[in-house]
Parts: sequence; C-alpha cells; structure tokens
Amino acid sequence: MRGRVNKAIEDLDYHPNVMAGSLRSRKTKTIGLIVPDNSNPLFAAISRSIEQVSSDLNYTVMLCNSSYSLENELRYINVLRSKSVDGIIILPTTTIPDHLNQLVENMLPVIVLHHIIPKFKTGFVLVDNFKGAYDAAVHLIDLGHKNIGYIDRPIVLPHSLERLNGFKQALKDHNMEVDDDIIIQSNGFGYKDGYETMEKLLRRNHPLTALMAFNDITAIGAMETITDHGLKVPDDISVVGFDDIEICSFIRPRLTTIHFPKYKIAEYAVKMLLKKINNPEKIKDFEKKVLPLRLVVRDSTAKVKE
Amino acid sequence: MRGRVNKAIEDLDYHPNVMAGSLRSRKTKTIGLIVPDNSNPLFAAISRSIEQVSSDLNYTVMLCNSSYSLENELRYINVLRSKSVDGIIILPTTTIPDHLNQLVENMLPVIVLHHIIPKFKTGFVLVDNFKGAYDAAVHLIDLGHKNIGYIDRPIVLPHSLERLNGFKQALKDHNMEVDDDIIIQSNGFGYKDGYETMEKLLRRNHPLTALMAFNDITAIGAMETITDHGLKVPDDISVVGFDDIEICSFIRPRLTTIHFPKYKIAEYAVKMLLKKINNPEKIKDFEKKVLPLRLVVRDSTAKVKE
DNA sequence: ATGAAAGCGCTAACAA
DNA sequence: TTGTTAGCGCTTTCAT
Repeated sequence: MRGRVNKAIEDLDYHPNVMAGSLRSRKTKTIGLIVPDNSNPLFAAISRSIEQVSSDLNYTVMLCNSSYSLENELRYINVLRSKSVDGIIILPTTTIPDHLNQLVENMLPVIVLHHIIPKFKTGFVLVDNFKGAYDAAVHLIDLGHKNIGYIDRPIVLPHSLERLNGFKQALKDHNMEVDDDIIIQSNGFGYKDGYETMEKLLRRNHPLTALMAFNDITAIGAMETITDHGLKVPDDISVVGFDDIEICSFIRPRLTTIHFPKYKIAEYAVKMLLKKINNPEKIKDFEKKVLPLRLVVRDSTAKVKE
Repeated sequence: MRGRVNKAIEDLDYHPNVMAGSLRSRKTKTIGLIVPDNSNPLFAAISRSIEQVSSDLNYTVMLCNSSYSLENELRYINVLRSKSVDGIIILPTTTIPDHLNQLVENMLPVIVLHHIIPKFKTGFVLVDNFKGAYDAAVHLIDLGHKNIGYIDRPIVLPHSLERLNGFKQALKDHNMEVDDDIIIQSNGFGYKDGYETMEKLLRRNHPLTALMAFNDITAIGAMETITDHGLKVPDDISVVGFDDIEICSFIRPRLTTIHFPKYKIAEYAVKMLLKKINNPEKIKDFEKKVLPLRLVVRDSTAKVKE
C-alpha cells in the first residue's frame, strides 16, 4: 500500500503544497531572523551560521535588515508574524522589550541574540561581554599601557556598556584611574566612522599608547587613522578590537581582538528557539545562555614604549 | 461601511493570515535568494541590498547558502519551491542550466545573478567582467608593468573566465606576451586561500611587478603574502583586486580595485524578477542586463620600479 | 456596491 | 491500520 502510494507520487511528479499543510498544522518550518545590517561582517557571519543550522534542522530563514531602526524592526516583526513564521531570532536595536514580550505573550517564540534587553522575559543567547573587554584591557595593562583610549558604540546599549564596564573594571583592579576624556563614542557603525572618531580622539592630545574599540570595524578604522597620522601600530599605539571578524588576520598588523563564537551562538539560538517551538509550554520560560569569549593576541598590541 | 470594518479591525486587533490568502491567491510575496556563502563580503552586501529592495516592494526574502555545492543548491530550490516562493534569485555554483530551466518551464520565475550560464534561457543580471578586468590590466600596463601575475578563481566559471580573458586581451592589445605560468588558480574562496596561492606563485620565481586577482578577498590575502616576504605593495609589487568590498578602503595600502555596483545589481535583479512575477506571460522571456564596472585607483598600484 | 458560497490543498480528528 | 470528513482563513467568483 505504502509502496503503491509512493509509486503514484513518483509517477505524477507530485509535490506536496507545504503552504496548505502549514495552514492546517500551524507550523511553517520557517523562522524569521532580524539583524541590523547583514553587510556588517559580524552579522553576515551570524546570519550565515543561523541559516546553516536551521537548514540542517529543516527550517528555512527569512532574513530582515532593520537598519538599526526600531520602526523597521516593528514593521518586519509584523511581516514575519503575518507570514506565520514559527519563531523569531532577533538582534534588536533598542532595549525596548514591549513588542518582543507581546510576541511571546501571543505564543510566538522569540530569542534575543547578542543583545541584552533587561525586561525581555524569555530566551537570550549572548556572550560574556564584560569578561571579554576585561581580558582585553588586562592584556594591555600587562604590556605596560597606562593611557588606554576607548571608542564606544554610537548608541550605547547594555551589551556595549558591559564591554565598557569590563574595560573600566580592569583599570580599577589595577589601581589605574579611568579618564572619561579618553573614552569617546563612535559616529556610526562603519569603518569610516571608526576612522573619523579616532581623528577626534587624537585631536584631544592625550598621551595615548593604546586603544580599545567596541568592535573590530571601529578598531580597523581607527588603526588607519593612526597610520595616517604618521604613527605606527603597535609601536606607538596598540589597538585591540572586539568580535574577531575574518579580516582581522588578514590586515597588517593583524588585529588583536576578542574572538566571538559566531557559529556556536547561532547553534544555541536556533536550538533554543526550536525547543520553544516544539514545546509550546516552554515558550514563556526564561532561559539565558552566556558563551565565553577568548582573547586572541596578534600583532596590533605590543609592550609600551619606554 | 469601510470605516466600520476598519474600526472592527482595530478593536479586535485583527491580523490577516497571509498564508491562507496565499494558498488561495497563489502569491506569497516571498522570494528565495540562493548565494554561495553569505559571509563572503560581496555576497553579504548583495544579500543585504536584495533584501532591502524586496522589502521596499513588499516582498520578504528567504536566504539560502549553497556553500558552493550543487547538491545544496538543488535541495534549496526544492525547499523554496515547496514553500511556494513567487520567484528565485540565484548566484549559482555551476553552469548547469537544467534545473533552473526546469523551474522556468514550471512557471516559476528565476533570475540568475552575477553568473553566466550559457544555456539558461531567461533572466540575467550581471556586470561587465571582461571590461572590468581589461581596464584593470590597462591601468597596470600604463604604469609600466610588464610582468603581471594573475590569480584565478578556484573553479573556473564563465564570469571568472571573462575576467581572465579581459586581462589577457589587454596584454595582447599592448603587444605583451601572455605567460600562462604566472596565471595561477586559488585553492579556495577565503583570504587564506589567496595568501597561500600567492606563496605558491612567488615560489615560481617570476620577476613579478604586479598582480591581479579575480576578487578582493584573494587580492588582500595575496597582499599579506607579499608583505610577509619582505616586499612592499605597491613599491615592489602592485596589486589590483575585483569587487570593491568595503574593507578595500580601510586596509593599508588601500586596494585598487574594480567597483562592483552591489545595490544596483540587486535593484535590477529584484525588479526583473518582479516583472516576471507580475506578468506570467513574460516568465520565459529572455532578458539580460549587463552593468558597467569602474576602476577605482587607490594606493596598491604604482609605477613600476626602474 | 454588497453578500454568499465555493474551494485553495492539505492535516487532524474521528470512525470504521 | 485505513478511510472519511471537516475545516485552517482567506480570495475569488458569482449572485444579488
């Protein structure tokens, strides 16, 4: 019998209409992914991994770029909901939890990736930003640096604040003063913004011997500024980035940075989401996975000049 | 009346189930996008643009990474078809046209992006690879280079062959000999592969003064090899890439390359696809758009040393 | 213009 | 195990 049906399927080149089934079963085997900007190398790597893991588990991914705008984020959430995705993984642009909590209330599983949203109630997968930045700062301190600049995220959010706090705590733990005047916010998220922000920082004329940035893109931009000012990395100024995007090992000097586990975070996020999708009673359960980070020392950091 | 309905929509927080509508109307307002690897900066930028343009026109994008495998490509095509996407945009991994033509025969619109598939019958959007490479080579020739190496794509496909041919033609047009021994294929698609391939090329001991690569990633990898061999770019060896990925302006020396119009190609692709979606009688029409490329001279190329 | 009815192609629930 | 039936929530079509 089974055999005869299979034969008929073959003969008629029958392809089931998944949508019709989904309408009935209320499962689409599709998840929504909202990132700020897929052309950012970190997010590109994360998107790729999420798609990979999802596909291995028989899910398809709808990709959305919020362009760092809450308005777009809300629009996309509505689109994804109306297209009946089984769940959403989001790297949000604000700390506003309401619309996300509302989705969860409506029994649509949501996992927040990478970001920290204080009042969001269910699934988080993120990295230990504090510890990562702490380790990076200690690395610089161990190299003898006493004047370490810091370029922060344009719009401060908890995850970048954690990084900044890790940096500050490392200084404090080593009896160093935190000089707020060599902490500066970037103008934006591109390489160019890192470049321009570093110019601004250099104009403040601090005796900087090292720099940390909230991500690699900014650090790389800043490194070019340093070079353009006739200074050398790491001889005059050491630089540490954050995230370990692929290019870090292929620029010179190779960038010392904090390795961010892109595939692993994707894996945890998708699996946490699927757990909620497959166990609706767990949709509202609080769950939080924090992945460790690891300092990767390359060539952009060196002992401070005497 | 209209007003009363709208009020009820508000009051009941009514959200239409798009899927149910799609089942009936046979339109999902969703398109499939298949790229080899979304973490490649060129593809990441293209994906981002395609999503942007699609979203502006009220379409959602399902993202798939074929990982340069035909098998995956076929699997994804089936998934997309079973999920009833309205059309597919694909950067294929082979020149096999059959499965794509079959989709078109089954009235599913397909646009082939960036690649050239000789026997594919309907929509193409690509760039003028021949002219781009030709211009790049002429730039080097004008700078006095007579020994120009070339790193080709790992698996040669028509679009990379066009680039190679443009390079060769430029040499011929300037009465220079094409030495096949300084043309080499990369081992893979990453920075690292460019690095390793350049090492292999240098070991051949040609008096290279310039290098072209089939893309920026490879060129950047090769540039690091040159540096690691104690040589300088562009003083000892000039380097030209292809695609103008964002990082090109933020490495030192800034990479001279051929600018690839990522947003524009996405725009043409999505609009060509939508034209077919909205005019089913045009699904099988042949259409081909070739976008011009433009040389961007930066700091990785200089006059040959005397 | 408005209303009624059919049906898209499945899955789930129930019956035999 | 196998067969039957209802209905998911819309759009389309046809009647009013």
